[in-house]
Amino acid sequence: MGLPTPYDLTPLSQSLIPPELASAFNIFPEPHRTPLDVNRASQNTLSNLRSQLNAFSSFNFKSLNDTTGQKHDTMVVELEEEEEEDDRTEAMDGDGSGSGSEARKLRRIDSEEADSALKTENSMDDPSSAAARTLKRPRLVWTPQLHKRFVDVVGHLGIKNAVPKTIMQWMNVEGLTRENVASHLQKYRLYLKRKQGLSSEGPSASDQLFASTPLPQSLHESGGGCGSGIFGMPIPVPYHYPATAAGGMMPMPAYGHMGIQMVNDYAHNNNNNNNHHHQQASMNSNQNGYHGNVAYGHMFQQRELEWE
DNA sequence: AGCCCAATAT
DNA sequence: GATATTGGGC
Repeated sequence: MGLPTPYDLTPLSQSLIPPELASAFNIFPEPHRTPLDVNRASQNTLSNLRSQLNAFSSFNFKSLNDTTGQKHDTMVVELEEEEEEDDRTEAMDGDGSGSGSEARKLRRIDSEEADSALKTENSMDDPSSAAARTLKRPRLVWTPQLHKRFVDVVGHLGIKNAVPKTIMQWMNVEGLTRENVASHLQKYRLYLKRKQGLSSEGPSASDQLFASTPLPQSLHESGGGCGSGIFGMPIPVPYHYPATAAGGMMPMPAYGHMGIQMVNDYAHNNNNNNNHHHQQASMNSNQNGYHGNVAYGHMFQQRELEWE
């Protein structure tokens, strides 16, 4: 009680120096924290607080924990054995329950709350940090906003520097992985190759995704110092991953309204679009949730997306 | 370690 | 169809 909610806190991914300054001195954005990292940090804080306060009372901190993020807590705890098969069989089991061998797993589900309440005392830092890396993330959806950011970064790093890791760092999007970028970059390169190779052709209807985003004029190769080409354009302000999208509308900071959109599970309430002129929202989703995979190709026709 | 690319999986 | 994963070469 009296502690700020997660929404009141300055995001850990928040840059502490102006982007332009960072750019001028060639300072890369900090490695981003995933929601799980944040969660771990808060768990640590709570543990410390508890050990200090325990001397005075037997206050129940569980409720505090629960406000942080239900789903994530669950997943952190659940991760101890990183077996994919388990999850599947769990899900498949459904009502069957005939196989007695699943008892162990059921126990784990039932005692989740108890676990999260108890686990915090002895260091649960290890499992959760492992979770942040091991846990299978939901599919990344390359929204026009994200793609724009991607293109901008690629365009302003030289050809030389436009590699997955660097791009990822400069995009500074919470939860974005090198693999995400690598995959997208691969497709993007194919698109570029196709486009410049067959310049006589009309716009090939296939890749509407990239077709609309303006190409970075000349991929000049800002040499090693990288001190040259980078001025004049806006540099990453961190995107925010909608960590608790499942919980409802989150109050969003002025520039924080463009997180990664995930296709399933717990991220679906961020229908944050400026694109009112598309029927996208009505086709594949109900009031506030996406169902399964959604075709986003047509969204890439949108232009004029800002950094903020 | 990380990049690249094609093939393939989900 | 969009994205993820894998595997081999570098």
